[in-house]
Amino acid sequence: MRYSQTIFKTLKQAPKEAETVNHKLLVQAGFVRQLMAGVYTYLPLGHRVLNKISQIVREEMDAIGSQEVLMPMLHPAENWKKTGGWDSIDVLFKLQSRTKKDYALSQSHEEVVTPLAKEFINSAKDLPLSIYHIQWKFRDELRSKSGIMRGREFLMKDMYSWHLNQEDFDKYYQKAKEAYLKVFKRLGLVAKVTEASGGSFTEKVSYEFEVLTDSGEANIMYCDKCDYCVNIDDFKKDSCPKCAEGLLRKATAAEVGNVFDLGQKYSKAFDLKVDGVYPIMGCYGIGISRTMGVIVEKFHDAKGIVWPKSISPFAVHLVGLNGLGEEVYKKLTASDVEVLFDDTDKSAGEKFANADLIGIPVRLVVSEKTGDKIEYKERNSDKIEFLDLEEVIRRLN
RNA sequence: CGGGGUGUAAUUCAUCGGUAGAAUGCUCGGUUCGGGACCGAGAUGUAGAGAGUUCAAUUCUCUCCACCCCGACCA
Repeated sequence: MRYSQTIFKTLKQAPKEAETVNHKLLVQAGFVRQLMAGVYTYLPLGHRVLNKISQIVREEMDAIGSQEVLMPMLHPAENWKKTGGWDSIDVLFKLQSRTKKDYALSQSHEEVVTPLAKEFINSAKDLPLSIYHIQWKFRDELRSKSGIMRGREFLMKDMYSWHLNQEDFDKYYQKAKEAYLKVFKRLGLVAKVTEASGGSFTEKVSYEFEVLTDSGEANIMYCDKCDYCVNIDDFKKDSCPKCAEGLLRKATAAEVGNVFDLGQKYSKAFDLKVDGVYPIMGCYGIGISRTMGVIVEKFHDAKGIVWPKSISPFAVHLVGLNGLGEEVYKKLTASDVEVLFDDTDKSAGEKFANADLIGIPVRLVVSEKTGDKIEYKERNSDKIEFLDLEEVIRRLN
């Protein structure tokens, strides 16, 4: 992608209303623009990051046998009335058509996926079944905050599964938890599996995937000896119940994912039955857009963002000086390397500052000084090397 | 929804009871080109909205709106 032909621009100063790091940097570096409180446009760079995160999530969900679909954002009110959500969920956005029919925006998709699954689950042979999609969610939060970390509209992967009995459910639940840990690991994050209440969703314990960060909203306690972690808004405990010798430490964290045992609540609401038995259902969410915000919170320095390689919008940021770089850009592109090419006539200093701000993991420079070599520098290092094009391509593949 | 803060150009800000300013950005021309370089020229505004006071309001008063922060909320 050519810098000069793309609709993003970096700002010398972040907008003054931005206080949270992810808000500041994502706007300043040209990844997002705010439309209103809690609602953002993702510009080409930001959109690419969302797609990268989505793709990793997609691969891991596919790997545990879930099938990807795409369900609507606009829902008929009756589905929500059937489960009681229409009256009990205060964050549900409701709207009315010209003909005075009531609709809801997708706060979540249990109300849509359960009737869908009912059509495909006709016998015990059809179980277990797992379906997921990546779709926008709408929640009428009283107060949006922290940039893209708590929006009223946000991108989420939500998966749903149905099982003949509790044992089978528990097996898949465990598998899903492991898949989640793989996802977060690939995103460069350390997510703690955290015990929490299931809200009004379920009376059972649910698990949240929490990433330690001051900009998060969750208050957790984690054990310094084992992997035990609990949401202290939900529970009151003072010693580690898992390993006994560990001390519980307080921390703030951001919830990037969660898994729930929904029991038979939705199966019953929509009369989804197999041989007279209501299947056990689970739901599993990952906040794609929030995770993007959390990654910026975790990976930045005084100069800008430092994207993990796995979700960087581009593999390399090619800086052309003295009008050079065109040939290298074409060759890299032909070798399937994702390149952001700064082909503008801005000063060298401004180009470098932009490269640091945008945070692509590898910066390449082609100038009079580099001759027939290419300068190679990683965003999180000061080491500068001069390499042949072949060596550059080899490193990037 | 309670409390606090802020609304003037794309961004950051100044100004002031007498009808709009700077820096950055943008456009054009030129010099540059290794850390936001320089010279010259130019375009850019319903001063958040409405009402009131006044000869005159961006400025004072009131109401509303928007955004940010704290809290509540976040099945």
